[in-house]
Amino acid sequence: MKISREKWSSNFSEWFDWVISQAEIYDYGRYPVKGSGVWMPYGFKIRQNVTNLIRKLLDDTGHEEVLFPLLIPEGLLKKEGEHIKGFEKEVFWVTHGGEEELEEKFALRPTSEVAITLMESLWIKGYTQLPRKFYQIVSVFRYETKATRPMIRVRELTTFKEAHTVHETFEDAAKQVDEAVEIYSRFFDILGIPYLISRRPEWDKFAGAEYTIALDTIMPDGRALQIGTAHHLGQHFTKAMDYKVQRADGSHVHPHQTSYGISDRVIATLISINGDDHGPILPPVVAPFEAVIIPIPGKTDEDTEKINRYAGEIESTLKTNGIRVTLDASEDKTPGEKYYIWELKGVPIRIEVGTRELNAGTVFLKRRDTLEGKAVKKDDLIKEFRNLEDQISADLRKRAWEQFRERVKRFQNLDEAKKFLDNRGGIAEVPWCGQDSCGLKIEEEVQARVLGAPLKPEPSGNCVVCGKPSTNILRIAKTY
RNA sequence: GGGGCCGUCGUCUAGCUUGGUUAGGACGCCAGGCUUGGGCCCUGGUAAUCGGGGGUUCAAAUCCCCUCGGCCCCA
Repeated sequence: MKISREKWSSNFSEWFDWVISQAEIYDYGRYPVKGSGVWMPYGFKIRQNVTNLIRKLLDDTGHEEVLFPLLIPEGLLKKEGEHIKGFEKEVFWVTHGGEEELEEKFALRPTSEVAITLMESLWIKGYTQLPRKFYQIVSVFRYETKATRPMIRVRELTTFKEAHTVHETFEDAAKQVDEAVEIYSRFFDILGIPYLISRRPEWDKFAGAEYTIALDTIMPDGRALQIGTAHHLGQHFTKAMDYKVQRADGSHVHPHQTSYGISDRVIATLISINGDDHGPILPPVVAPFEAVIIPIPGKTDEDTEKINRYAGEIESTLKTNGIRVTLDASEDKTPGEKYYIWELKGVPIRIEVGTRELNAGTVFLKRRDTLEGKAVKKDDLIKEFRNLEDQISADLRKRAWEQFRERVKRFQNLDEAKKFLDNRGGIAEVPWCGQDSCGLKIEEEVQARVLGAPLKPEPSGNCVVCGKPSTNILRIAKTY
């Protein structure tokens, strides 16, 4: 039995809304604040497994977790001119305390560069203290005026994992941006989420950055989704706030900074990339339950009781070995009904135990992705389980990358690229001379967004706008 | 930024065009029974001041205005 991907691919938006609500992941649109969603217990566990993973990756590379205040005074936020210009229209302001109007209003942080820079200037005075890498996992707020969407475009980003670093030189900071991209690549590789790394065009870089590197993936409907960004901030913030450190030669300089972040969108992607018409398929590393055990009742109460006891043994064997597992022993649902429920929740492995398994001393393992099953001896359970998990993870990753590569296509002229994008084909790549004016022209002509260019230039043919020899390619996509 | 669609039990919805019903159904939930290798079936019960505010009217879920929220398309 192969599960179709009809709903998943042709009506993704509906599929996604259906999954997050029916699988009890995220309740959106019912809490009475526009653009806000509620993480429900099951969704929270996915989120927690994801944050634990990124925490480990950041901790292991010398990042230190901190927690800054949610409120940023107006004066501080406005210190860096370019930065605030980029955000101004999206800031939520706290203007009152009780009845009284505040003397200085507070912003709900849209991101934390200025706040962190201020404290860094107090903590870090000399080059011997550099580099320093901080991160925090917090809510940030953006007053989105466009249509909001669950998890993908929200006003409160509830799981913003933002890192901020300080360095002595431009080169050190540039290296840090490279490390950030590496960390994120590793993160998405572990999750089996495919991506492209692009240098964002000048006109679309982070407000107050030298340059921005971004990771984009493609959702089932063919739109590109930004899932991670890393910015070289240069001395923009340290100069604006006149923050200097002393170098070895005694001179005082404005240090260089970087910042990089990933949001709730990771989880949206995680749910979407490996979906089918029965729901999502969660990779075992972050699935709240790696397996669900479903007992199949026997002919008599006595048989059923034996089967339940057997199922309980299987459960404790798995738990003892550190496997996250749940036993669905509820008697009010038929096994078939349970299959549907747990498939909708994306549990990667289902374990069925009934009369057959009890008598043979086996358990029946069934993969969520292919619905292929096999009976394994109880004694071999752990070994077989681990193997199967590895196989599923590898297959999911492989399939995701295959479908991703099929959706990244190169074109030599704009008309074909436009046709591809209009049909929600994915990401188009076209030769480009390197000039901003030609890039902007492309956005206008194809009515899509320029994602940027590969870090390692891939010249091929002539610029699709001006016809001059290309210096690189430019990636274009319909975006969220 | 521009255009369109929508809001009725927990959920999905009928009713709105043409104002007057006890606001109907399905799913869920609760109680019980029967089943159980892919959402089974039966009985009974629960539940909506019709998103909010104002107006028109003898009478508003229904017509008008404002507002809040959701969805889609275009820039």
